[in-house]
Order: sequence, then structure tokens, then C-alpha cells
Amino acid sequence: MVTKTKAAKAATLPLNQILDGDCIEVMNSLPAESIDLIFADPPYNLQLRGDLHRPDNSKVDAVDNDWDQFDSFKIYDRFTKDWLAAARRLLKPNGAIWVIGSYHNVFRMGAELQNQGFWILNDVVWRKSNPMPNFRGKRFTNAHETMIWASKQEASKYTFNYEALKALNEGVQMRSDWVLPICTGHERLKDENGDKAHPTQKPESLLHRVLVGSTNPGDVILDPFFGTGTTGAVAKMLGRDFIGIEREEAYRKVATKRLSKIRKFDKEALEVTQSKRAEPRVAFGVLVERGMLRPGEELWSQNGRHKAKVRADGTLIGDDIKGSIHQVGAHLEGAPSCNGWTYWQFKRDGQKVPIDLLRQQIRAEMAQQH
Amino acid sequence: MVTKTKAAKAATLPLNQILDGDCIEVMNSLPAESIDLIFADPPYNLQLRGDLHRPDNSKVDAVDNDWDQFDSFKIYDRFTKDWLAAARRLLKPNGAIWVIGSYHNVFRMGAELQNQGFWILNDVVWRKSNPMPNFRGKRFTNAHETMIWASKQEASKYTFNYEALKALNEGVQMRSDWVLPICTGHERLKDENGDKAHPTQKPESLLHRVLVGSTNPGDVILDPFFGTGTTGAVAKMLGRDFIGIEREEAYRKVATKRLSKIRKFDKEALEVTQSKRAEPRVAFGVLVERGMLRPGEELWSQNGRHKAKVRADGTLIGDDIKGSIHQVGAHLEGAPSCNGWTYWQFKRDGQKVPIDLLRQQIRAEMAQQH
DNA sequence: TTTGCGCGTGAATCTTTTC
DNA sequence: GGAAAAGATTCACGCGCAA
Repeated sequence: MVTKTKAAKAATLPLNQILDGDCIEVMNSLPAESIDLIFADPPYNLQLRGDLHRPDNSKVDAVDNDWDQFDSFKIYDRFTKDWLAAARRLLKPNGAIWVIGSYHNVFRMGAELQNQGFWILNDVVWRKSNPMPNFRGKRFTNAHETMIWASKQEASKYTFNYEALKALNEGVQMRSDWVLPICTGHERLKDENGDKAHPTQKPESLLHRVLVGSTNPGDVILDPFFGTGTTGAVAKMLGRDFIGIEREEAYRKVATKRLSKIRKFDKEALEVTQSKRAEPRVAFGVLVERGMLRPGEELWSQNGRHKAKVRADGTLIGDDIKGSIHQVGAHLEGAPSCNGWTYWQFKRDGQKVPIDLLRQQIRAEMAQQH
Repeated sequence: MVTKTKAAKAATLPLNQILDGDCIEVMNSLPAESIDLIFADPPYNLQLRGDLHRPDNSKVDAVDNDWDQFDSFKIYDRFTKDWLAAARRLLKPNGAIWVIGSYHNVFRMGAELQNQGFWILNDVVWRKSNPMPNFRGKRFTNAHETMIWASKQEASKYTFNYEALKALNEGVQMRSDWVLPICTGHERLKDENGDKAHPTQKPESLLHRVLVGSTNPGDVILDPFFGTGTTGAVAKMLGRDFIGIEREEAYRKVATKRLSKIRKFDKEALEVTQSKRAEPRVAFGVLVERGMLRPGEELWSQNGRHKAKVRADGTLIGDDIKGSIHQVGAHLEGAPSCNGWTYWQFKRDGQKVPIDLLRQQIRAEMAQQH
């Protein structure tokens, strides 16, 4: 394979720059088959109705930017089709793309990727360790976003740094679900007023894993929805070249300043990646879901004086009380608190056994995975 | 709302049966708006090939030389469109659907759900605690599947047992990512040869969470791709009615045997933690009528910063405002809304107590009368 | 200097009933 | 059917400040 020198590459490509303009037009102005990897975080087309307030009455600062508004699925689909086609033309034959989205748009992107002949390699779930809760209690906490990783075509010999990712993951093969915190604190860029500079800034840890896994040093990475430049920042740290496209002046300005401060091989993002692990917490309800205890089954207190029945939602019902294993135990003992795991016992083969034994079984299973 | 009796329901619907045949034809033979929830795990191995028609209605031959990737998408989309339309017709106005799939098919299903007017409520990731590793080291371990939960239409008042799921999850609201093991061991059904009876048998724990969360006892649940009947088994345990459709004789046989052994849990165990919304309404004025609070008595805000006087008609009067407990609270806090029941406190024996306590007393009395 | 508490906030398709 | 009122509802963190 012929590898262009850095100088030859720079002659034809505007490397390590942020290009101003509409992403489709700008992409169409770049040479075909020149890009190794594309990372794209397009508008999600959220369809928000009224305002939303937290239970403490504070107002949620929603994504209500003009750039996220589309009048119909048809118009959004047209947009998706056009930018994906432009992106595909730019990819080298062995190139690949990552797109990220939520249920509002990701199904439409995924279907269009397939329609255009991209070859899906994985869908990868970013499980947020600290998502915004569902304030009204009407749905599940929206705790993840979905990324799709696809090569340009089925025959592409795409880059996958299996061993590097395995090393990042404490020696175990990297899975399709990644637990990472959202972008907050010092990493979150602010504007002159101290407000967030961009409503949807992605964490560097996410891009770190994407770029370590699917590019090599010297590769050219294109981000057609550059925003405040997380892709460029991580690419620079990791010794990759980037091209950003962004049509909003304010975002370009923030990104330019950010990039000027980045040094290659900055280790900070990496440390975040590894230190944030989801602690395995075992809910009593899991024992019921998994059939280790059955709804209707009786539990006895350690002292043998009380009993209670298991319900389908993982609560207990006693003579005059319903609630969690801890609440019911405390109530029956007239105590301010109670550790239900050690208090309650179930019967197996005529023997009474603490339910904590079942929790230990689940924890052992979970531990096997690391 | 008119609720059909069990007998009336059974007269029109083939409850708790496995129907033989093509799922679309069978669904079209059932009465419209008769189903509360649909759970669908459609096939996505493109072996549908031999049983499907092209959009122009020509039959696809099993050894079709013209067959390519794009033909297969078209045919799969046609199939998806048809079964989803049939499913939507069957749903009651407040009904909902769950579909499950992997990146091979879930994007196409999600887009078609949106196209048909279903309203996506969440995408939920089933994170497998024990997935099959990726042996070739060329991709990420495929460690999850995606479910989409959608109501029939945007206006549907879908069922969501928020408190029950919260209880199941140790008192923290349930997230969109569920960690559950795959179906193995005794739960995994075997055929006469000791081989697995079905290639993609879903774990009962998954259906347990789906059905506890989005149905009530007595609801009718349809599974158009019944397989070995996990949906039916869990529905039966949980005191729900099911209808299964399965065209493979071998699967129907295994499922029938499986279902015959299932026992419903105790009625008591099936009652789950209820939300406050399910409680009967009590007007604040009732507390005054009953003499639990006296006209002229003072109430204090939870934060101690404000006070107001009770009036004989069950309204409050503050320094510069009169109105309901909610209106006065909201005004004093400068908030868009306020739950007066938890905001206001009254004095008894020198202690400040939330007025919600009085409401609970009344509700308890009301419950006793039934 | 350390610990703890209060406050702010994050890609959100986030209510139900009565008049 | 539309407007208004009633009433239900949050988790994980980072930061600043007080003790």
C-alpha cells in the first residue's frame, strides 16, 4: 500500500483546521477517498413540547437550538441521506465511520447507513454513569446513547486495535457497551457568560476510546459536525490529523481556542476513562426477576419471629406493612433501620438460608466478567 | 371506561392459546383494538428469503442469483412494514409495543415504527452479563440487544408502573440499560436430542421486567413470534392473559409443554407498589369540613419562610394572595407550580406536620369502607 | 488541611383532571 | 375541545463554602 507522506497529504487536504460552512457543501469540495475515519454527531431532531421543570421547580436547560429543528421525518431523512452520501465519497476504501445518536434519530441513520452500502460492524452503547433523571416518572431514565460503527463497504479492511482496547479494559476483550460519565466540570467548555458553550459537548473519554480503537497515528479523521471540537482535541492528543466542519461562528471560536491548548499525548482524558467504573449494585428485585426467589414465596426473619411474602416488584408484604426488605425488617423489629440482606432467610431443602447468599452468587457472576 | 369481564374477553379472543400460522394473516383475523401490549422478537436471519415476496410480489427463490444485499433490505422492510401495521391495528388506543433486535434489523424496525405513527417512549438496552465472546478479535464483543418501547400513538396513555420498577431497582428509578444474564441452564429448553430447542430463547427475567413495568394483571399480551413461549410463560406467572402466534410446529410443541407446567403466582404477590397518582383525590376543603384543620388556623411553608391562614372554603390567604394551597404556595415561592400537600405544614403539640398526613388519614378511612 | 453540606445541572420527544 | 387548576416528580457529580 502506498502511504502518502505528511507533506503530500497536507498539500491536498486542509489538515488540522476548522472549515466554515455547510457540512455537505464542504465535504463535496474535498477530494474523494482521502479520509480514514469519520466521526459524526449530527443533530438529533429532538421533538420537545413545552418546558420541563425539575421537582425542585428549576427549569431544565433544554436543547432548543435552531440547528436541531426539522419539520418532518421526511426532511430529516433527506438531510441524513445527503450528508452520509457526501461522507461516504470521502472515505478511503478501507475507511470507516462512527455516528452517534439517540432513539429520536439513530434508527433512521442506521437504516440509511445500510441502504448506502456501509457495512455495520457494531452498534456501541454509551451507558452514562450520571445521566439526567426522568423527572416526571413517566419513562425510563434515558441513560444511554447509541453509536454505530460501520466500514465503507463489506470488503473494507477496517482498522481495529483489538489489543489496545483489551489493555484499556483491564485485559478483557472490549464489549459493545461502554460506561462513561457525561461531560461536566472543567472539561465542559463555557462561553463568556459562564454558560455552557455547546448544549451537547461529548466527553473526551468517549472519543479517546473510539480513536484508539479504530485509527492509527497519522490517520486523517473528519468530523462534519465539529461543534466545540472534542474530536479534534482527542485526535491531536493521540497524534492523528483531523478536519473539522462547523458552520456556527461561536462554536468555531471556542474550538479554536481549545485546540491551541492541547498537547499531544495528554494523558488526562485517559485517566478519566479508567477511573470511572460502574459499581455493581445488586437490587433485591433482581433475585425475583431471575427466579432465584419467586413472587409469593415466604421469607423468615433471622430470629424466626416474623415472616413476609415476596412480591413481583421485589418488595415484601407482611401482616401490616409493605415495602423493601429493609423497610419491612425495620418495621417488624421496631428498629430505625435494618439490613434486609442479613435479616431475611428463605427455605431451600428444609434449611433456612440468608438471602445474602443469593446476592453473593450474583456478585460472583458479575466479578467473572472483569 | 368499560372493562370487559373475563368471560366477554374470552368470547372474542383466543386467550392463552398458541395460534398456528403466518403471523400477519393470524393478526389480521383478530379483532381490532383488542390488545393491551405486544411483545415482538421478529426473525432477522435473512433466511426469510425462501418465504418472502419481493415488493413486486415475485417469489424469492432460495437460490436466487439476483439476490443481493439491497434486495434483502427491501424484502425485510416490506415484511417489517406489514407485520407492524397488522400489530398496530390490534392495539387498543392506549396500547403499546415492545420490539427487540440487534443492529442487523433494529434500525429498520425503529424507523418503520416512527413512520407508522407509533410514539417511541424509550429504547432500552439489554446488557448481557454473559455474552458470547468475539472469537476472531475483529470487533467489539456483541454484548447487548436493543428493545424499543413505543405507544400506539403520541396521545396514548400507556401503562408504566413507575413505582414498581423503582422498587425492583432498590428505590432508584429504572434506567434504559438493563443488566441481565442470557438464557442458560435449566431455563434453556432442549429438544429430544438435547440440543437447544430455539436459537434465540429470551430469558424470563427480561420479560418479567417488561411485563411488570408496562402491563397490569388481566391485560392481554400478544406475541406474534412466540417461539418457545417465554412471553406466554411470564404472562401466565404474572396473571396476565396472552396470545401467541407461531408457525413452527416444533416450537409450538415445546411451548405448549412449557406453559402447562407454569403456575400463576399468588394474587397478593402480584400487587405491586402503586404510585400516588392511583390514589383517590381528596379536596383540601374536606380537611376543613371535617374539623381536622380549623378556619383561621395558620400553616407554615416547609422551608419556614412563609405562612398563610386557612379559610372556611378550603382556600388559603397569605399576605398578598388568596387561593388554593397550590396557588398560594407557587406564588410565595415564585415557582411555576407547587404541590401544596407537601409544601404546607400545620402545628400539633408544638410540632410542625405536613398536611399530607391528614390526607393520608382520610384515604385510610376511605379504604376501610371498601 | 480535611470533611461535609448545599447548590447547580445534564441531548428530555416527561401529567391528569376539571371546568 | 381548549384553558385552567390540581398535583406528582430526580440521580450522580462537581464545585464552593463553612466548620
